[in-house]
Amino acid sequence: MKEVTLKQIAESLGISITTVSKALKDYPDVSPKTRKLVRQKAELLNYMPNTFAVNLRTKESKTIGLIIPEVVHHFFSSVVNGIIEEAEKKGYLVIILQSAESLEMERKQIELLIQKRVDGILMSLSNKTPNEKHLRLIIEREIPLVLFDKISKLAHCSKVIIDDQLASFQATEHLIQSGCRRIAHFRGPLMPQNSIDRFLGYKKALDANGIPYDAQLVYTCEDVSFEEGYNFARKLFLENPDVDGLFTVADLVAVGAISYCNDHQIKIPEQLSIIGFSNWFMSSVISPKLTTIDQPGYKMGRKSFKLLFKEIKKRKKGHIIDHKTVVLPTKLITRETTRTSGEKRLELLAN
Amino acid sequence: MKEVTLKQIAESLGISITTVSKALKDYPDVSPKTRKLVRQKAELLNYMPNTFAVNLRTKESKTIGLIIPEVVHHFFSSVVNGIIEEAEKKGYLVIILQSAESLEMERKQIELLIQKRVDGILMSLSNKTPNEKHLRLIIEREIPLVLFDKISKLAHCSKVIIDDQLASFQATEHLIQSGCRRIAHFRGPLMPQNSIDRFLGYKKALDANGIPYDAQLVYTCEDVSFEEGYNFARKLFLENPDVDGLFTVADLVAVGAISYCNDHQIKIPEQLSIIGFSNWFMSSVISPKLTTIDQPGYKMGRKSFKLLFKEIKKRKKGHIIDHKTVVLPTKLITRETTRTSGEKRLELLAN
DNA sequence: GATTTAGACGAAAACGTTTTCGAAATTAAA
DNA sequence: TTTAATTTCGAAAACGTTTTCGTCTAAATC
Repeated sequence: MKEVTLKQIAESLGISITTVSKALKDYPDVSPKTRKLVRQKAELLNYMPNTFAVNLRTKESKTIGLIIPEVVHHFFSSVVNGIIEEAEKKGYLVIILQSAESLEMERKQIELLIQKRVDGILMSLSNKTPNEKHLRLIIEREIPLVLFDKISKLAHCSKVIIDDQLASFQATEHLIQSGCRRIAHFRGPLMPQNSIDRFLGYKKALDANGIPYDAQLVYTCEDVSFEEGYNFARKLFLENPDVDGLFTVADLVAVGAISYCNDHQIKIPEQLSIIGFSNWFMSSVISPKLTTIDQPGYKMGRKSFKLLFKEIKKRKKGHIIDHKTVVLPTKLITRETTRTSGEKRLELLAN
Repeated sequence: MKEVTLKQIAESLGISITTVSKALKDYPDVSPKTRKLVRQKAELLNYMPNTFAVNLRTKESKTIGLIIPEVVHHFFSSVVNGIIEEAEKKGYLVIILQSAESLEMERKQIELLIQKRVDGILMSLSNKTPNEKHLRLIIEREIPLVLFDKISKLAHCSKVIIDDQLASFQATEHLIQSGCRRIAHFRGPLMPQNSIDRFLGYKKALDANGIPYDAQLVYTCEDVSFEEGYNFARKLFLENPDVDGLFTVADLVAVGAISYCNDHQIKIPEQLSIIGFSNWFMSSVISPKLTTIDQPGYKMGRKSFKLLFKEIKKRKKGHIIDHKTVVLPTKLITRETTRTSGEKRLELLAN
């Protein structure tokens, strides 16, 4: 019932541990005969190399760490899915840790991973992470690091992101092209770069289409929730009865707004067109189905790991690693909460 | 720039490695003076024990493995959340692997975790896992194992589950108590025990309340999707226009049915009362908000780890481990897709 | 026949820790 | 002062692997 080791194989074959190890790893200086013999015996005994010993000797764990704010979130779990799948292909396992949107936690998790000696780290920063100082712990140890989605632009490492500003520009422009003129925006908190960029994209789209920006039409969400969407929708109609379009920082907020409209006989998209952001699963099963921007979580996960893997390999070879920033394309998913430009054009012609 | 080891501390202090190790681990046979000295030096040099060496020496990794069918799923990601949180408290890290509902994958992941030498394994079986034979790999190695939610009753290990039958009984009875008499059931596939049990609970509730079981009112979902819910709802009204209640195997299916009703001016809950199962996040943001059974994913994750942790400790001490089965309570969440019994009673009185 | 060369193997060090056991140093008891 | 008990320390083995470097045999070359 004892563990099978190289020693056991060696003894049962009357050869040295060295030769057994070499035979199993296709070293050239072992004869085909003994190689086969060793292979057979290893198979027979169901030999499994002791990972702990291998780790110690090779100084690598074939494990990477992943820190995200929260797993229970459609976008993040999609990313996790992509990472796990890609990692497994390359023989890597992934340890997941949550920062719970706390800087203190984030730092703690980083330390945990470092002392576990993972081969690389993948991170999406918490909303409350004001700077990239704590990333130094990783970088100065030369541990490969890739940031995704919620990044810090100043951090000296590779990144995988979407172009929030461009995507929001397109979202807003979609609203404009379908005929909206008084377009509101439920923006995210002032802190993370994403919500700033989405706001900026919204503003630029208005500008590019000759629609004056009106600060009255912008509402700032604190925690990006269903309730906020619902309540801001109420406030919106109270304060701006002439509103005809709405772009929200996230699908969940849009869903809240839809719910308010459903409850108050406000017709979507005729009276109010709505577009969300992220393409949560929920967006496709709500009624009316939400038009939104698809944020490719799964792809982002896969790409992030691939990038990290390259850095791990380079580092192992002692090469210097040049940091890349990959921008993944987003996609406009038009569903039922916005009119197609065709519809609107007909409507305009009719008037 | 080299790694700080016990040796370094020992040499800089002019004492032996042994003493340094002992001082750091509070062995009684080291004097307070040297202990303090060692502590200070370790702090100063920012000493971090080499996990690889510790693993090899102690034969434990302080890591557990988790195999689930799929992370991108509200219930499972909740479980993951609970597991990670509880594990971290005890100093354990968790490696997540997905079986993608494939038996072959499941077996492969088990082998991966075994050879990674995790201290314990947490699993929710795939729907396509017909028996528990492959769990033998884990059990015969005496690796602590806890199954949760999707379990195999025959497996010789601890389990954390809910009482699917009881919960479904209560769900169906809620429909009955609110006045429904022709109650349909969109059941899950024939394979996993959960969907069988939920069907059984439905049947028993009818029986207990003197309502005849009608096989015509039961529809079997193949992949438990929104579309199936939508399409079966259509079929249901075509084939059984007198239906007044619906219990679905999962929230997603219920949401599909709701969507159909919304599209076809079928009033919920007046004309059709609906109750789902699981309490997905989505259920509370759809309109009308879905009445459902809360399946405590987060708690299940926490409890599962706690159980596993106990087994790991016992095993370490060489004690024999007695397997437990913990049944977690579910809760009826009444929202807008069912009437309260009060409402119905008034309605009945009015007639 | 002497010397090289190639082929096949193994000894041993190293990775960094934990822990046993014995030795030395100190104190207490006789 | 001697002996016994106690405290404090360290040598060394062990965990199982990888890899360097040397040795030895046999074949090839001169």
